[in-house]
Amino acid sequence: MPALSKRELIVSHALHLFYRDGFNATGVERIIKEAGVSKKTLYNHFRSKDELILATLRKRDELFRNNIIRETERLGSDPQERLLTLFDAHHQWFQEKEFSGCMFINASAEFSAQDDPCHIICAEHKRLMRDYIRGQAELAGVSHPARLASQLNLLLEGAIVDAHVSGNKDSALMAKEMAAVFVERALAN
Amino acid sequence: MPALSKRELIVSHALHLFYRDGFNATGVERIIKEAGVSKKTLYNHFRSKDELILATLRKRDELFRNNIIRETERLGSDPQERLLTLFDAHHQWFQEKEFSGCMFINASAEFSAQDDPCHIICAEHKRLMRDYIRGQAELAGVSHPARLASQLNLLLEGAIVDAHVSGNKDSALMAKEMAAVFVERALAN
DNA sequence: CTCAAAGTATACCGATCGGTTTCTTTTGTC
DNA sequence: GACAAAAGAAACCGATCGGTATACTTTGAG
Repeated sequence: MPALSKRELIVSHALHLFYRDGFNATGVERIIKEAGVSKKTLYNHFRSKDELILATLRKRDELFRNNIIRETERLGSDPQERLLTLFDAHHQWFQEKEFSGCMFINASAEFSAQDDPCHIICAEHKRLMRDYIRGQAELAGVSHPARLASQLNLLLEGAIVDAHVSGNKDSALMAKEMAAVFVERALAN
Repeated sequence: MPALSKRELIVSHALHLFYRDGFNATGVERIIKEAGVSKKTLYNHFRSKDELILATLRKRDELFRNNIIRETERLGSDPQERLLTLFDAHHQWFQEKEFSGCMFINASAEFSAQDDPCHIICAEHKRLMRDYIRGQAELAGVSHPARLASQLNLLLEGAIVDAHVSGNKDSALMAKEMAAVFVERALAN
């Protein structure tokens, strides 16, 4: 059994290329070339490019949430702190050289229809992120955890867009300051 | 002189198709078919598809800002009010049936490189939006208008993404409530 | 009316698209 | 060592891509 199965190999290269160049702009030929596998192998593991895209988005969701949550919890030791260190974790992400925005926002741009399978996965990812925040908010004992989660989530989305489109790499720090206001208010009530 | 020149005709149809289906997914053949012009006419007016995309983004910037500012100022009679009716104008936009997110966020997803001409136009559009907010903030006499403008802009970006990716059509209303907090604080100091 | 500019229609270009097929080689298992 | 599954290499498919060329028609200004 290889350290990385062919399937995982393909997905990992697809991840990189789709993220950097977009989905429609990246051909399967390019992916197999980078991954060093034959076209037949790709189509042995995936019925179509669409299916590969779906698998890639699912993998990205898994990797991204694991990473961002790990960093958030490394930087903050209790749930209340983590509501804010989540923004520090995003700040770190924005500083990465390969940063190209949120892959799910990007995918939603190319697969705009709400009922597109890709778009559905994107919405699901955003829901899971918000669920994590709400969980921490509940543990922190704030008054309306779901409401606070929606607010902080909106701030994160805004910071991501500002960092990517406008190149404002400090957007997460401003968003964090703004978030602190709402965390404070949610704890006060 | 026709009511709509061929050039404007092409751009208006390109606007619709690029917005709905994306840039790489929309071929020139499709555009000329919808616009009812020949391929030669398109290439008489634009050197390449890339140039058409740039012209389309510039037109979108002009139309969008005109519309959103007009609505904002129709709903709010003084600068302080307009800092919040800007969110109502966005709310109206989100309710439109053809709403597919922000065309500039979408374009930045497909043209991810910071120095891509398309990406530069997107950043410029965002700067102009923020400039408008800052202008209103200055007129309203807040303490740090540029800072408030960045904050409100971030809230708007977040609301747009939430509305498009997650289909939360009320995101602008929540963003407006959040914005009110910062407007109040900027007026108090 | 004239004449050039601008438009249409259509065929065409090489390249690439997503996807299939054929045949050979490698690989892991009993 | 035998054998089936998996992978590789490469040709091939029809369709579409962005863009050009040709030949004919419309149109608007002097």
